[in-house]
Amino acid sequence: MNLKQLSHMLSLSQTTVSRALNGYPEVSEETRRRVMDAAKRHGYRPNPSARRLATGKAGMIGYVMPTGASVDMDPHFVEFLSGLGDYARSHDLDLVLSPTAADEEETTYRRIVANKQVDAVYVSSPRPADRRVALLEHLGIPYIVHGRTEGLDFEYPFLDIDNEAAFQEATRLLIQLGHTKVALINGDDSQTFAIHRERGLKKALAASGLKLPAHRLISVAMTEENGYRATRRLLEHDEAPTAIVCSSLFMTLGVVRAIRDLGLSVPADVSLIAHDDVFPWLKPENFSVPLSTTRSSIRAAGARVAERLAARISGLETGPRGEIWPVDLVVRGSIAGAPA
Amino acid sequence: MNLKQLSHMLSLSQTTVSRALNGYPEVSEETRRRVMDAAKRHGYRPNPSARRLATGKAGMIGYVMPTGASVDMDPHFVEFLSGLGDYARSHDLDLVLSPTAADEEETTYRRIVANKQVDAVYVSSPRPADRRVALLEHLGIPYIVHGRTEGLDFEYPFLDIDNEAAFQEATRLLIQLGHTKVALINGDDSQTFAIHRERGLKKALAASGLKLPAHRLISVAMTEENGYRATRRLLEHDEAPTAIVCSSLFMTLGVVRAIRDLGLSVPADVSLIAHDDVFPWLKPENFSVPLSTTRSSIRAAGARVAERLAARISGLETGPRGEIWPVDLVVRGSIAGAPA
DNA sequence: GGCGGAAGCCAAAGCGCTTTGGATTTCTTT
DNA sequence: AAAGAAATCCAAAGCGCTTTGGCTTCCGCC
Repeated sequence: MNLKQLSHMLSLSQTTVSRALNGYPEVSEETRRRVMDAAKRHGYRPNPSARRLATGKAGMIGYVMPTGASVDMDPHFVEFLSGLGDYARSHDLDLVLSPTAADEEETTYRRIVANKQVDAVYVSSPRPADRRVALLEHLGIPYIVHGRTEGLDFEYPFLDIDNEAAFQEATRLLIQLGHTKVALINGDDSQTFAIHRERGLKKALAASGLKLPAHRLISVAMTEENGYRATRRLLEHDEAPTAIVCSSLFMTLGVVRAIRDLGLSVPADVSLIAHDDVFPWLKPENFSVPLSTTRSSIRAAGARVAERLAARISGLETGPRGEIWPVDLVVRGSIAGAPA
Repeated sequence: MNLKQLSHMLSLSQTTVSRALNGYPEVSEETRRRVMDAAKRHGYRPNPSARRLATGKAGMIGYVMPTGASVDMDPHFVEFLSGLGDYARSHDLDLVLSPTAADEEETTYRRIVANKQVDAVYVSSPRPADRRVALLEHLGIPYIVHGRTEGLDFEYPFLDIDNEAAFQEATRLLIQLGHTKVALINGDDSQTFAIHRERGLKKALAASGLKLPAHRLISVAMTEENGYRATRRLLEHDEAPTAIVCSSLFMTLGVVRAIRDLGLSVPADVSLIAHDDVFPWLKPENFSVPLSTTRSSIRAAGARVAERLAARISGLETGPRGEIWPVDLVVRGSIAGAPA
């Protein structure tokens, strides 16, 4: 069933039918009713390719997905996607993933914009002075950054959580508990979120006249294995920390394993706070010692990004609007006063 | 830069340029060379919407993604996607995710097919007599099922791993080690893979005259928490198993925690074999006791599905071709002879 | 030398939609 | 009752590509 058939069936022109369907005012309410009715009854759906060709609107939001042997997509992505999908579904938006070699991201962005394949895109895992953001700004397509970049000479729209405050808060709590040697096991520090977290932690330390020596800061990809290694390294050092803040629940699995392997225990020997993105399949309260966390649902962020993207597509949202979500600090059994 | 401009610039008709670019024979080699050259030099890329409108080919592969509060997408998906993306990238295929309410999947499939939004789709997490498969067969769009369904009255193309053999093998090994009380912590048994695994395990048991009593079989969503609960239930039973086979590494995290909580140990009290889909961020060798596993890379499966989908799109692969991958059985420290 | 057939190229017709620029009808207004 | 305004509706022109159905050339051959 296409427009032509439908309009013929209604003895109306394609113009009128199209207008009726798209809510243009030049058509009487009665006609509109009739048209919409018939459309629904016959399950008419405008052909997206044709519509896109005519309007340039795609009804899709895009994501340029780096792939390749060396690129590990992490489980965060799928949670984010769930949220995005939740919203997108209710607004008839599809999602296009454009797989790209890491060194061809720019080309891909240019392509999908030039071809009008998508109406908007989102950018994840931004780095400082992220070139993708500059490019998108330049290309003029609606976009939102999930996270933040830094050091760009213009404002941009983003959604981020307050990583700095979260880790500052967490660290402050540890300090109040008497910890002076706090370590940070962070994600890859080429990413802004990691930088922010480090900053927050350092601020809290500094506020109490404490420092974060290099050997107490580890920045690595967030895997269980890396968490394990990092922790061993930390705890086998002369100046071992009595508290660890960890950027990911996955890493924390490794952290806990290392602590146990070393014959130590949580929180008696080491206090632990981790960041929790809220996965249904791995919960901090279910760790052998329930984990204190800074918590923020990455899924909710996905939904919100979709919502804002939709708003931008339809022109409801414009300009460089930044949104920073506060992060919960959830206290559970994994923290205690510093050992004497 | 569009076809018109390019052809004008070459003083050729759009027809000829189009043909030259698409490898049709009615154009001299010299002209073709010239055209291709100019196209490359000016970075000409045919507009996909237009091409799609004209040909009906989309250059995309689709996935209907169930979403909603109650739907938990799991980390397997992202690994599979990575693999798919790896291949898709090298063949200029994009990926469309169509988010759908669980009860509207059929509508969505019909829509994307009717609109020719995608050239092919893949189906994941199939259940027995899966209606989606029947629908796709009926609609006549190229597709591949990742996994298997059962009880359909026609053949269909799929890629699956040999879950039955894998779990049979694993169980046989446990039996050889003297275990007679083997338990299975399985995924949701509405899905075929879970059924196959159960079948494999039962076969191995039966071959030795053993049975799988109901209290030793647990089928639940594959989360850490469920793994924990299941294990407690199993081990607190009078007839507690001495060996557990577990369908997922995530669950196994919970399994190990439960065993420890109960003051038992692996493998002295309980032997453990889990299925490993090969995640970069969680490796079986890094469990406190290295885990024996049945192993098959879900990422590789993703790549292969993409490859076959591409082959189907271009007509190189046809008919109901099934592909079943053998599964490695990797022995590590988590299994030992049954306790006396 | 003329004819048949390749080889090489082109004009134009879609694909299904939106949108511009009227045309027609109906309703007000004076 | 005539004229202007408003309300409806329509024909046709794109959007950028592929593809059908020719139309020229250019050879080779009898």
